[in-house]
Amino acid sequence: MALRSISDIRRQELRAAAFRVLQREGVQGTTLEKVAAEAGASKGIVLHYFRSKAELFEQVMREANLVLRDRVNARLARADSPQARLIAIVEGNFEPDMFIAPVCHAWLSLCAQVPRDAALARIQRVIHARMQSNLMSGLRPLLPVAEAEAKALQISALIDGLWLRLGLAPGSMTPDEAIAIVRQTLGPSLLPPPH
Amino acid sequence: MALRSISDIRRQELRAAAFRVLQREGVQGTTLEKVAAEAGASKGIVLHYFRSKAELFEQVMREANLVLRDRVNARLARADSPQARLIAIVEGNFEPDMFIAPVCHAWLSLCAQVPRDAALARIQRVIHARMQSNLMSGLRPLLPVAEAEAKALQISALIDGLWLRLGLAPGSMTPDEAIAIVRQTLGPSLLPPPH
DNA sequence: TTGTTTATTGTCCCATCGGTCAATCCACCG
DNA sequence: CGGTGGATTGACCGATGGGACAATAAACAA
Repeated sequence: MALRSISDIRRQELRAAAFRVLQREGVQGTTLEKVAAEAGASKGIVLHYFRSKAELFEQVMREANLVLRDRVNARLARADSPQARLIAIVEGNFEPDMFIAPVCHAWLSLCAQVPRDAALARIQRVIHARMQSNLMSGLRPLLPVAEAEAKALQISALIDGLWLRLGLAPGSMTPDEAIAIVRQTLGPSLLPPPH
Repeated sequence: MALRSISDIRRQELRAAAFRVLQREGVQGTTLEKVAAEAGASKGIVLHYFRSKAELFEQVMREANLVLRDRVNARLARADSPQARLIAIVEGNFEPDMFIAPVCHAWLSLCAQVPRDAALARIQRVIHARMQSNLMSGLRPLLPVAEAEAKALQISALIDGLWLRLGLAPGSMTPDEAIAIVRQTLGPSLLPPPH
Protein backbone atom coordinates (compact mmCIF):
# COMPACT_ATOMS: atom_id res chain seq x y z
CA MET A 1 0.00 0.00 0.00
CA ALA A 2 1.30 3.42 -0.92
CA LEU A 3 2.34 5.84 1.78
CA ARG A 4 -0.54 8.00 2.80
CA SER A 5 -0.20 11.52 4.04
CA ILE A 6 -1.80 12.60 7.26
CA SER A 7 -4.48 14.38 5.31
CA ASP A 8 -5.30 11.25 3.32
CA ILE A 9 -5.72 9.38 6.57
CA ARG A 10 -7.96 12.07 7.99
CA ARG A 11 -10.07 12.09 4.88
CA GLN A 12 -10.39 8.35 5.12
CA GLU A 13 -11.47 8.54 8.77
CA LEU A 14 -14.02 11.18 7.97
CA ARG A 15 -15.44 9.19 5.07
CA ALA A 16 -15.77 6.18 7.33
CA ALA A 17 -17.45 8.24 10.04
CA ALA A 18 -19.80 9.78 7.51
CA PHE A 19 -20.78 6.37 6.20
CA ARG A 20 -21.53 5.18 9.72
CA VAL A 21 -23.74 8.18 10.39
CA LEU A 22 -25.37 7.68 7.01
CA GLN A 23 -26.40 4.17 7.98
CA ARG A 24 -28.13 5.42 11.10
CA GLU A 25 -29.55 8.73 9.98
CA GLY A 26 -29.85 8.87 6.22
CA VAL A 27 -28.70 11.76 4.09
CA GLN A 28 -30.93 14.35 5.71
CA GLY A 29 -30.01 13.34 9.22
CA THR A 30 -26.31 13.31 8.46
CA THR A 31 -25.15 16.75 9.52
CA LEU A 32 -21.59 17.93 9.53
CA GLU A 33 -21.70 18.10 13.32
CA LYS A 34 -22.74 14.47 13.62
CA VAL A 35 -20.05 13.35 11.23
CA ALA A 36 -17.49 15.31 13.20
CA ALA A 37 -18.73 13.88 16.49
CA GLU A 38 -18.63 10.36 15.06
CA ALA A 39 -15.04 10.96 14.05
CA GLY A 40 -14.22 12.60 17.37
CA ALA A 41 -13.43 15.96 15.84
CA SER A 42 -15.00 19.33 15.33
CA LYS A 43 -17.28 20.42 12.55
CA GLY A 44 -14.70 22.77 11.13
CA ILE A 45 -12.36 19.92 10.38
CA VAL A 46 -14.86 18.27 8.07
CA LEU A 47 -15.05 21.38 5.93
CA HIS A 48 -11.30 21.67 6.12
CA TYR A 49 -10.96 18.37 4.27
CA PHE A 50 -14.06 18.54 2.11
CA ARG A 51 -15.13 21.66 0.31
CA SER A 52 -18.78 21.05 1.07
CA LYS A 53 -21.24 18.53 2.35
CA ALA A 54 -22.00 17.51 -1.22
CA GLU A 55 -18.36 16.70 -1.85
CA LEU A 56 -18.23 14.63 1.33
CA PHE A 57 -21.20 12.56 0.19
CA GLU A 58 -19.73 12.18 -3.24
CA GLN A 59 -16.52 10.75 -1.83
CA VAL A 60 -18.40 8.52 0.58
CA MET A 61 -20.37 7.03 -2.29
CA ARG A 62 -17.26 6.74 -4.42
CA GLU A 63 -15.46 4.82 -1.72
CA ALA A 64 -18.40 2.54 -0.97
CA ASN A 65 -18.42 1.79 -4.68
CA LEU A 66 -14.74 0.92 -4.65
CA VAL A 67 -15.19 -1.46 -1.74
CA LEU A 68 -17.98 -3.22 -3.57
CA ARG A 69 -15.95 -3.37 -6.75
CA ASP A 70 -12.95 -4.89 -4.97
CA ARG A 71 -15.05 -7.56 -3.33
CA VAL A 72 -16.51 -8.61 -6.65
CA ASN A 73 -13.13 -8.47 -8.38
CA ALA A 74 -11.55 -10.65 -5.71
CA ARG A 75 -14.07 -13.35 -6.49
CA LEU A 76 -13.85 -12.82 -10.22
CA ALA A 77 -10.10 -13.36 -10.10
CA ARG A 78 -10.69 -16.86 -8.81
CA ALA A 79 -13.34 -17.75 -11.39
CA ASP A 80 -12.15 -20.04 -14.16
CA SER A 81 -15.23 -20.37 -16.34
CA PRO A 82 -18.03 -18.13 -17.57
CA GLN A 83 -20.43 -19.83 -15.19
CA ALA A 84 -18.04 -19.34 -12.31
CA ARG A 85 -17.75 -15.67 -13.23
CA LEU A 86 -21.50 -15.28 -12.96
CA ILE A 87 -21.58 -16.89 -9.55
CA ALA A 88 -18.65 -14.75 -8.44
CA ILE A 89 -20.51 -11.59 -9.41
CA VAL A 90 -23.66 -12.67 -7.63
CA GLU A 91 -21.93 -13.76 -4.46
CA GLY A 92 -19.73 -10.67 -4.48
CA ASN A 93 -22.86 -8.54 -4.44
CA PHE A 94 -24.20 -10.30 -1.36
CA GLU A 95 -21.17 -10.55 0.91
CA PRO A 96 -22.53 -11.21 4.38
CA ASP A 97 -20.79 -8.22 5.94
CA MET A 98 -22.21 -5.82 3.35
CA PHE A 99 -25.67 -7.22 2.68
CA ILE A 100 -27.09 -5.99 5.97
CA ALA A 101 -29.89 -3.55 6.65
CA PRO A 102 -27.86 -0.54 7.84
CA VAL A 103 -25.67 -0.66 4.76
CA CYS A 104 -28.76 -0.95 2.58
CA HIS A 105 -30.18 2.11 4.27
CA ALA A 106 -27.07 4.09 3.52
CA TRP A 107 -27.10 3.05 -0.13
CA LEU A 108 -30.80 3.69 -0.44
CA SER A 109 -30.36 7.15 0.98
CA LEU A 110 -27.56 7.91 -1.46
CA CYS A 111 -29.55 6.53 -4.39
CA ALA A 112 -32.44 8.80 -3.52
CA GLN A 113 -30.09 11.75 -4.07
CA VAL A 114 -28.96 10.58 -7.47
CA PRO A 115 -31.68 12.37 -9.43
CA ARG A 116 -30.69 15.69 -7.87
CA ASP A 117 -26.91 15.42 -7.67
CA ALA A 118 -24.93 15.13 -10.88
CA ALA A 119 -21.81 13.84 -9.13
CA LEU A 120 -23.69 11.01 -7.47
CA ALA A 121 -25.40 10.25 -10.76
CA ARG A 122 -22.02 9.82 -12.41
CA ILE A 123 -20.96 7.31 -9.79
CA GLN A 124 -24.22 5.47 -10.17
CA ARG A 125 -23.70 5.21 -13.90
CA VAL A 126 -20.27 3.73 -13.31
CA ILE A 127 -21.74 1.17 -10.95
CA HIS A 128 -24.36 0.07 -13.44
CA ALA A 129 -21.93 0.03 -16.32
CA ARG A 130 -19.50 -2.14 -14.40
CA MET A 131 -22.24 -4.52 -13.34
CA GLN A 132 -23.39 -4.84 -16.94
CA SER A 133 -19.86 -5.34 -18.19
CA ASN A 134 -19.07 -7.95 -15.54
CA LEU A 135 -22.21 -9.88 -16.26
CA MET A 136 -21.57 -9.76 -19.99
CA SER A 137 -18.13 -11.26 -19.46
CA GLY A 138 -19.86 -14.32 -18.09
CA LEU A 139 -22.88 -14.36 -20.36
CA ARG A 140 -21.31 -13.55 -23.70
CA PRO A 141 -19.58 -16.95 -24.12
CA LEU A 142 -22.81 -18.73 -23.28
CA LEU A 143 -25.54 -16.83 -25.09
CA PRO A 144 -26.20 -14.89 -28.27
CA VAL A 145 -25.46 -11.24 -27.69
CA ALA A 146 -29.07 -10.06 -27.64
CA GLU A 147 -30.06 -12.67 -25.11
CA ALA A 148 -26.97 -12.00 -23.05
CA GLU A 149 -27.80 -8.32 -22.81
CA ALA A 150 -31.36 -9.01 -21.77
CA LYS A 151 -30.16 -11.48 -19.18
CA ALA A 152 -27.63 -9.01 -17.80
CA LEU A 153 -30.30 -6.38 -17.38
CA GLN A 154 -32.59 -8.87 -15.72
CA ILE A 155 -29.96 -10.04 -13.26
CA SER A 156 -28.72 -6.60 -12.33
CA ALA A 157 -32.25 -5.31 -11.78
CA LEU A 158 -32.96 -8.35 -9.63
CA ILE A 159 -29.86 -7.73 -7.52
CA ASP A 160 -30.87 -4.10 -7.06
CA GLY A 161 -34.35 -5.20 -6.10
CA LEU A 162 -33.08 -7.63 -3.50
CA TRP A 163 -30.95 -4.92 -1.92
CA LEU A 164 -33.92 -2.59 -1.89
CA ARG A 165 -36.01 -5.29 -0.30
CA LEU A 166 -33.55 -5.78 2.53
CA GLY A 167 -33.43 -2.05 3.09
CA LEU A 168 -37.20 -1.78 3.27
CA ALA A 169 -37.74 -4.91 5.33
CA PRO A 170 -34.69 -5.43 7.52
CA GLY A 171 -34.07 -9.03 8.44
CA SER A 172 -36.33 -10.33 5.72
CA MET A 173 -33.55 -12.02 3.83
CA THR A 174 -30.16 -13.62 4.36
CA PRO A 175 -27.32 -13.37 1.84
CA ASP A 176 -27.77 -17.06 1.06
CA GLU A 177 -31.45 -16.63 0.31
CA ALA A 178 -30.74 -13.71 -1.97
CA ILE A 179 -28.06 -15.67 -3.79
CA ALA A 180 -30.42 -18.62 -4.17
CA ILE A 181 -33.01 -16.40 -5.82
CA VAL A 182 -30.52 -15.02 -8.30
CA ARG A 183 -29.17 -18.50 -9.06
CA GLN A 184 -32.70 -19.63 -9.70
CA THR A 185 -33.10 -16.73 -12.12
CA LEU A 186 -29.88 -17.51 -13.94
CA GLY A 187 -31.30 -20.92 -14.75
CA PRO A 188 -29.62 -24.31 -14.90
CA SER A 189 -27.77 -23.72 -18.14
CA LEU A 190 -25.84 -20.77 -16.70
CA LEU A 191 -24.91 -22.38 -13.42
CA PRO A 192 -21.53 -24.07 -13.05
CA PRO A 193 -21.58 -27.87 -13.11
CA PRO A 194 -21.81 -29.45 -9.66
CA HIS A 195 -18.33 -30.01 -8.27
CA MET B 1 -68.52 8.63 -5.37
CA ALA B 2 -69.41 9.62 -1.85
CA LEU B 3 -69.96 13.26 -1.02
CA ARG B 4 -66.76 14.88 0.04
CA SER B 5 -66.57 17.76 2.42
CA ILE B 6 -64.67 20.87 1.51
CA SER B 7 -61.89 19.82 3.83
CA ASP B 8 -61.59 16.43 2.13
CA ILE B 9 -61.24 18.20 -1.19
CA ARG B 10 -58.58 20.53 0.18
CA ARG B 11 -56.67 17.65 1.65
CA GLN B 12 -56.82 15.89 -1.68
CA GLU B 13 -55.51 18.97 -3.50
CA LEU B 14 -52.68 19.34 -1.04
CA ARG B 15 -51.70 15.69 -1.33
CA ALA B 16 -51.61 16.02 -5.09
CA ALA B 17 -49.53 19.18 -4.88
CA ALA B 18 -47.16 17.55 -2.42
CA PHE B 19 -46.69 14.56 -4.71
CA ARG B 20 -45.88 16.87 -7.60
CA VAL B 21 -43.27 18.71 -5.57
CA LEU B 22 -41.93 15.39 -4.36
CA GLN B 23 -41.29 14.30 -7.94
CA ARG B 24 -39.22 17.38 -8.62
CA GLU B 25 -37.48 17.99 -5.31
CA GLY B 26 -37.39 14.81 -3.26
CA VAL B 27 -38.32 14.60 0.38
CA GLN B 28 -35.66 17.02 1.57
CA GLY B 29 -36.52 19.61 -1.02
CA THR B 30 -40.22 19.39 -0.39
CA THR B 31 -40.88 22.19 2.05
CA LEU B 32 -44.27 23.23 3.31
CA GLU B 33 -43.88 26.52 1.48
CA LYS B 34 -43.27 24.80 -1.84
CA VAL B 35 -46.24 22.52 -1.36
CA ALA B 36 -48.40 25.50 -0.52
CA ALA B 37 -47.14 27.43 -3.54
CA GLU B 38 -47.76 24.41 -5.79
CA ALA B 39 -51.31 24.27 -4.49
CA GLY B 40 -51.73 28.05 -4.78
CA ALA B 41 -52.18 28.59 -1.06
CA SER B 42 -50.23 29.68 1.96
CA LYS B 43 -48.00 27.59 4.17
CA GLY B 44 -50.35 27.91 7.11
CA ILE B 45 -53.07 26.04 5.26
CA VAL B 46 -50.94 22.96 4.88
CA LEU B 47 -50.47 22.69 8.62
CA HIS B 48 -54.16 23.44 9.07
CA TYR B 49 -55.04 20.23 7.24
CA PHE B 50 -52.07 18.10 8.26
CA ARG B 51 -50.76 18.05 11.78
CA SER B 52 -47.18 17.97 10.60
CA LYS B 53 -44.95 17.47 7.60
CA ALA B 54 -44.56 13.83 8.54
CA GLU B 55 -48.32 13.31 8.45
CA LEU B 56 -48.49 14.96 5.04
CA PHE B 57 -45.89 12.58 3.65
CA GLU B 58 -47.62 9.64 5.24
CA GLN B 59 -50.87 10.49 3.51
CA VAL B 60 -49.14 11.17 0.22
CA MET B 61 -47.56 7.73 0.30
CA ARG B 62 -50.82 6.15 1.40
CA GLU B 63 -52.65 7.68 -1.53
CA ALA B 64 -49.97 6.81 -4.08
CA ASN B 65 -50.28 3.28 -2.79
CA LEU B 66 -54.03 3.27 -3.29
CA VAL B 67 -53.68 4.49 -6.86
CA LEU B 68 -51.25 1.69 -7.62
CA ARG B 69 -53.50 -0.84 -5.95
CA ASP B 70 -56.52 0.26 -7.97
CA ARG B 71 -54.65 0.04 -11.23
CA VAL B 72 -53.55 -3.49 -10.50
CA ASN B 73 -56.99 -4.49 -9.25
CA ALA B 74 -58.63 -3.14 -12.38
CA ARG B 75 -56.52 -5.48 -14.48
CA LEU B 76 -56.93 -8.38 -12.06
CA ALA B 77 -60.69 -8.08 -12.32
CA ARG B 78 -60.45 -8.87 -16.02
CA ALA B 79 -58.09 -11.82 -15.61
CA ASP B 80 -59.73 -15.22 -16.05
CA SER B 81 -56.86 -17.61 -15.41
CA PRO B 82 -53.90 -17.84 -13.05
CA GLN B 83 -51.58 -16.98 -15.91
CA ALA B 84 -53.68 -13.98 -16.83
CA ARG B 85 -53.60 -12.86 -13.19
CA LEU B 86 -49.81 -12.88 -13.24
CA ILE B 87 -49.72 -10.80 -16.39
CA ALA B 88 -52.28 -8.42 -14.94
CA ILE B 89 -50.13 -7.85 -11.87
CA VAL B 90 -47.02 -7.25 -13.93
CA GLU B 91 -48.65 -4.91 -16.41
CA GLY B 92 -50.46 -3.10 -13.60
CA ASN B 93 -47.09 -2.34 -12.03
CA PHE B 94 -45.78 -0.77 -15.22
CA GLU B 95 -48.66 1.39 -16.40
CA PRO B 96 -47.16 3.86 -18.87
CA ASP B 97 -48.43 6.91 -17.00
CA MET B 98 -46.89 5.75 -13.71
CA PHE B 99 -43.69 4.06 -14.80
CA ILE B 100 -41.91 7.32 -15.55
CA ALA B 101 -38.79 8.81 -14.03
CA PRO B 102 -40.37 11.59 -11.95
CA VAL B 103 -42.77 9.17 -10.29
CA CYS B 104 -39.89 6.80 -9.62
CA HIS B 105 -38.00 9.63 -7.99
CA ALA B 106 -40.90 10.37 -5.69
CA TRP B 107 -41.23 6.72 -4.69
CA LEU B 108 -37.51 6.36 -4.23
CA SER B 109 -37.43 9.39 -2.00
CA LEU B 110 -40.27 8.03 0.11
CA CYS B 111 -38.66 4.60 0.32
CA ALA B 112 -35.48 6.15 1.60
CA GLN B 113 -37.47 7.48 4.56
CA VAL B 114 -38.97 4.10 5.41
CA PRO B 115 -36.19 3.03 7.76
CA ARG B 116 -36.65 6.18 9.84
CA ASP B 117 -40.41 6.66 9.78
CA ALA B 118 -42.62 4.02 11.35
CA ALA B 119 -45.75 5.23 9.54
CA LEU B 120 -44.12 4.96 6.14
CA ALA B 121 -42.74 1.57 7.10
CA ARG B 122 -46.26 0.35 7.82
CA ILE B 123 -47.44 1.42 4.39
CA GLN B 124 -44.45 -0.23 2.78
CA ARG B 125 -45.25 -3.48 4.56
CA VAL B 126 -48.79 -3.32 3.22
CA ILE B 127 -47.48 -2.80 -0.30
CA HIS B 128 -45.18 -5.80 -0.12
CA ALA B 129 -47.80 -7.98 1.51
CA ARG B 130 -50.34 -7.16 -1.18
CA MET B 131 -47.84 -7.80 -3.95
CA GLN B 132 -46.97 -11.14 -2.42
CA SER B 133 -50.61 -12.07 -1.96
CA ASN B 134 -51.53 -11.04 -5.50
CA LEU B 135 -48.69 -13.01 -6.98
CA MET B 136 -49.56 -16.06 -4.91
CA SER B 137 -53.11 -15.96 -6.22
CA GLY B 138 -51.68 -16.56 -9.66
CA LEU B 139 -48.84 -18.88 -8.72
CA ARG B 140 -50.53 -21.11 -6.19
CA PRO B 141 -52.67 -22.99 -8.75
CA LEU B 142 -49.62 -23.58 -10.92
CA LEU B 143 -46.81 -24.48 -8.55
CA PRO B 144 -46.13 -26.27 -5.28
CA VAL B 145 -46.40 -23.81 -2.43
CA ALA B 146 -42.68 -23.61 -1.70
CA GLU B 147 -41.84 -22.91 -5.31
CA ALA B 148 -44.69 -20.44 -5.59
CA GLU B 149 -43.42 -18.46 -2.64
CA ALA B 150 -39.89 -18.35 -4.00
CA LYS B 151 -41.21 -17.27 -7.38
CA ALA B 152 -43.33 -14.53 -5.81
CA LEU B 153 -40.34 -13.14 -3.96
CA GLN B 154 -38.26 -13.28 -7.12
CA ILE B 155 -40.84 -11.47 -9.20
CA SER B 156 -41.59 -8.77 -6.66
CA ALA B 157 -37.90 -8.07 -6.11
CA LEU B 158 -37.43 -7.86 -9.85
CA ILE B 159 -40.28 -5.39 -10.21
CA ASP B 160 -38.81 -3.26 -7.43
CA GLY B 161 -35.43 -3.43 -9.09
CA LEU B 162 -36.80 -2.31 -12.44
CA TRP B 163 -38.48 0.67 -10.81
CA LEU B 164 -35.28 1.54 -9.03
CA ARG B 165 -33.42 1.27 -12.31
CA LEU B 166 -35.72 3.71 -14.03
CA GLY B 167 -35.35 6.11 -11.12
CA LEU B 168 -31.56 5.95 -11.24
CA ALA B 169 -31.28 6.04 -15.02
CA PRO B 170 -34.21 8.02 -16.40
CA GLY B 171 -35.19 7.04 -19.90
CA SER B 172 -33.28 3.78 -19.75
CA MET B 173 -36.39 1.67 -20.03
CA THR B 174 -39.89 1.69 -21.42
CA PRO B 175 -42.83 0.02 -19.71
CA ASP B 176 -42.89 -2.59 -22.48
CA GLU B 177 -39.25 -3.45 -21.98
CA ALA B 178 -39.75 -3.80 -18.25
CA ILE B 179 -42.77 -6.04 -18.81
CA ALA B 180 -40.80 -8.16 -21.27
CA ILE B 181 -38.08 -8.75 -18.69
CA VAL B 182 -40.56 -9.85 -16.06
CA ARG B 183 -42.36 -12.11 -18.54
CA GLN B 184 -39.03 -13.65 -19.39
CA THR B 185 -38.47 -14.27 -15.71
CA LEU B 186 -41.87 -15.84 -15.19
CA GLY B 187 -40.92 -18.44 -17.76
CA PRO B 188 -42.97 -20.08 -20.50
CA SER B 189 -44.96 -22.33 -18.19
CA LEU B 190 -46.43 -19.38 -16.30
CA LEU B 191 -47.31 -17.30 -19.31
CA PRO B 192 -50.83 -17.42 -20.70
CA PRO B 193 -51.26 -19.42 -23.89
CA PRO B 194 -51.05 -17.32 -27.07
CA HIS B 195 -54.47 -16.06 -28.02
C1' DT C 1 -79.12 39.77 12.20
C1' DT C 2 -76.04 37.68 15.38
C1' DG C 3 -73.17 34.31 17.03
C1' DT C 4 -70.24 30.32 16.06
C1' DT C 5 -67.48 27.58 13.65
C1' DT C 6 -64.25 26.86 10.00
C1' DA C 7 -60.99 28.46 6.31
C1' DT C 8 -57.08 31.21 5.39
C1' DT C 9 -53.43 34.31 5.77
C1' DG C 10 -49.20 36.56 7.31
C1' DT C 11 -46.20 37.09 11.02
C1' DC C 12 -43.28 35.56 14.39
C1' DC C 13 -40.24 32.39 16.82
C1' DC C 14 -36.73 29.26 17.43
C1' DA C 15 -33.88 25.53 16.29
C1' DT C 16 -30.81 23.80 12.97
C1' DC C 17 -27.42 23.65 9.60
C1' DG C 18 -23.98 24.72 6.11
C1' DG C 19 -20.35 27.51 5.62
C1' DT C 20 -16.82 31.38 6.91
C1' DC C 21 -13.21 33.10 9.67
C1' DA C 22 -9.89 34.43 12.90
C1' DA C 23 -7.22 32.51 16.42
C1' DT C 24 -4.49 28.89 18.11
C1' DC C 25 -1.83 24.80 18.12
C1' DC C 26 1.59 21.86 16.49
C1' DA C 27 5.00 19.56 13.57
C1' DC C 28 8.59 20.08 10.89
C1' DC C 29 12.60 22.71 8.60
C1' DG C 30 16.27 25.87 8.36
C1' DC D 1 15.81 28.67 18.22
C1' DG D 2 12.44 30.87 15.16
C1' DG D 3 9.36 30.68 11.58
C1' DT D 4 6.33 28.65 8.21
C1' DG D 5 2.42 26.06 6.94
C1' DG D 6 -0.90 22.80 7.71
C1' DA D 7 -4.19 21.02 11.46
C1' DT D 8 -7.79 22.13 14.59
C1' DT D 9 -10.93 24.56 17.16
C1' DG D 10 -14.80 27.39 18.48
C1' DA D 11 -17.32 31.39 17.61
C1' DC D 12 -20.11 33.49 14.50
C1' DC D 13 -23.36 34.39 10.52
C1' DG D 14 -27.07 34.09 7.34
C1' DA D 15 -30.52 31.35 5.53
C1' DT D 16 -33.98 28.13 5.93
C1' DG D 17 -37.70 25.61 7.53
C1' DG D 18 -41.13 23.64 10.71
C1' DG D 19 -44.40 24.97 13.52
C1' DA D 20 -47.32 28.24 16.67
C1' DC D 21 -50.45 31.91 16.78
C1' DA D 22 -53.34 35.78 16.44
C1' DA D 23 -56.06 38.20 13.23
C1' DT D 24 -59.24 38.17 9.57
C1' DA D 25 -62.60 36.46 6.26
C1' DA D 26 -66.10 33.50 5.01
C1' DA D 27 -69.65 30.09 5.64
C1' DC D 28 -73.28 28.75 8.29
C1' DA D 29 -76.60 28.14 12.09
C1' DA D 30 -80.09 30.14 15.09
